[in-house]
Amino acid sequence: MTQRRRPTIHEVARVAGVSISSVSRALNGNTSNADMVARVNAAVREVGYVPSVVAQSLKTRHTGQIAFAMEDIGNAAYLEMVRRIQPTLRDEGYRLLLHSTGADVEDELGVLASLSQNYVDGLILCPLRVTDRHVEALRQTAVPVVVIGLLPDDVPVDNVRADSRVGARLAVEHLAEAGARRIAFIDGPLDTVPGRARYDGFRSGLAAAGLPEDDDLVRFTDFQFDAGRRAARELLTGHPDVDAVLGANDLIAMGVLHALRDLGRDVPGDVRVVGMDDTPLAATSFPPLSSVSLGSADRGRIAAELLLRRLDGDDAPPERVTVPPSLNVRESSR
Amino acid sequence: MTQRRRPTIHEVARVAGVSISSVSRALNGNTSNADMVARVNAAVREVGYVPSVVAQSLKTRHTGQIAFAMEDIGNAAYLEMVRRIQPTLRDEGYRLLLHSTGADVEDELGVLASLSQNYVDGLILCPLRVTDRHVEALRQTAVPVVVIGLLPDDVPVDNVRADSRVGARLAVEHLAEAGARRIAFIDGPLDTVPGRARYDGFRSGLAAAGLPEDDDLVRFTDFQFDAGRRAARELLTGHPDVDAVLGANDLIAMGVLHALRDLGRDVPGDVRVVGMDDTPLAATSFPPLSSVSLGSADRGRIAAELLLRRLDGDDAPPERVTVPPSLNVRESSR
DNA sequence: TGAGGCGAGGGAAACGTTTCCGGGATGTGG
DNA sequence: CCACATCCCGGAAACGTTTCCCTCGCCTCA
Repeated sequence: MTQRRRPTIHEVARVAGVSISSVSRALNGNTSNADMVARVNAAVREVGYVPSVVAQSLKTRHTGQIAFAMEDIGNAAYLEMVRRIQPTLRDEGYRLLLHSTGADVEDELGVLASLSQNYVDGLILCPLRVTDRHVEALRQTAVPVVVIGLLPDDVPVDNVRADSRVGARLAVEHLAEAGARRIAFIDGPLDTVPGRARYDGFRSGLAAAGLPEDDDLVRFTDFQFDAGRRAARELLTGHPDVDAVLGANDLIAMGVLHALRDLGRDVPGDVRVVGMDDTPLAATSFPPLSSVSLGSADRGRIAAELLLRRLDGDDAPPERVTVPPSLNVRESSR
Repeated sequence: MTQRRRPTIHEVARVAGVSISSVSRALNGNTSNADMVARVNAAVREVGYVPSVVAQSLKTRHTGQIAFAMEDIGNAAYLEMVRRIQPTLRDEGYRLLLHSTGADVEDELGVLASLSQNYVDGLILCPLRVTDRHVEALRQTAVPVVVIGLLPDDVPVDNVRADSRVGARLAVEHLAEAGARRIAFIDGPLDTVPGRARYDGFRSGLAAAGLPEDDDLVRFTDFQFDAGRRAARELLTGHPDVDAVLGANDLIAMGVLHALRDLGRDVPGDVRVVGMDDTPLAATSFPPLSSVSLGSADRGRIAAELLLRRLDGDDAPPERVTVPPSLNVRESSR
């Protein structure tokens, strides 16, 4: 392998016998002389020229990169988003930079501050919590940002929301309709945006169904399988009259299914179970898990599209898009 | 918000009353004068200076970016890798660029050709198939590459392997030991690297256990839940004497579990099931799925570490690291 | 046939850094 | 007290593009 340096536009110009400006024009379609274009292309092939994106970026002031920052790519909801965001961006010639913040608020703010000032043309952000400092940072970003998740109304930033409040409510209403009277809820941390919204939705669902609230039937834990399993086991042991459980995400709901099986209760015969996020887990569990789809894939796609529009120069006022939730009923609640 | 351009190093120099070279030196720790450093830092804060990574990259010839290219980030094995790769790289100051090729060989080659010549300092690649053109491209990359997956021995590139052949064999031996005599195998496409290796391992496992080969008990399909379910249903209907099934990954194995349930067969009583990859799915399924861990997370971490070493200037001959598989026995085969 | 207009292409500046080089100040030893 | 080495810092070049500006040649029209 040759250790030679990559050929530059100067090399191409020399071989083609033209000036570097002409090469640049020919390559960027800013020339009408077909002969010139042909000569340049021939020279490009001859020397194996590949433009330096870095130099281009320096000159043109955009990098062709977009960052997606979230807590943990391991989370199925974020994963669904990435799967849609990446192709959407790629089709428009953008590369995707991935940044997991690991639930570290400082890191998240650091991303906002430094990412946005550098090496990306735009940013899609999924903050788990939104503090005043987030809002402040969002007001000052140097590049367009789209936030996926709940954002105060006065923050001038494009915002794609899932209505997990309505989602939780849908689930509760569905369970009540199916005959459940003692509905338990296993939530994530109450101080997270989704944890809070889902709890509110749960309560409003109870109210809508005319069922009493009972704090004993609610647990706040983590959005994880083991946490859900433990909490469910404890709750169901203490309250054997529970006839339905809503898990704040599919992992928790899977934990609930396992706890029920450990306790010898039949699903959905004795207890109905519904999860949230409608991840691939839901369809493959046993019994297949009813789950509230919050449209993660759609949110990802929409966020990417919004961002692309901004990058295209659209300076309309910030948009708020809410993706409506939908309930996917499977056997676990039928 | 001000529409002013970002301050440059010149701005800082002007405010601090020094030259731009001094600013650069102070910021990069190449000066011993504490007073100078203090003045520069003060000026940096005053004008809100953030260095332009693009300009730095142009000058220093490295970008601080590393790309990870795989077929589909939705695949749990790749996901595990990303989860380890990203923090490992971030801790060393590198950003992660994500590229899903979508099983498109052309695109994969395109990544190799263009990514490697541009905007990344290194590349971690998970090719699903390895063609001659891959090998050719790998020989010519401009930056260090680490390949996760099987690679011909003569390709001079760092390589991290899972021994999925031995992994499949482990599973078969385990099943045979548990008493299985008619072991079926549902594989992915035979013309993929993992599909091939797992098939070979399956056969060598049979041989090791002294069991006859029976092509009727092998199916080649996709690495997906539905494909696994369909193939399993068809196979098990035609061969009710099958007493164990190996799925080439956890998704397939989950499909097998569902097919068995549909057919009213008990797991593990009537039929034992083992999957591969040991994804989070396995632990949450019912019954919990025995699965062969191919060390995805470890492979990701090791690949990242190898790459970092190369970027650090290590020019030892290419390394081949094989991560040994291990079987995680759960209830589905107990 | 000559003047004016137009288009194509070359020269050079600029993007924002890092780093080489050289000059002046400072310190040290004879 | 002078010569020489040392250290700091400023000037300027360079990284590889894009693009502005200007010149030159050609074509058209009077």
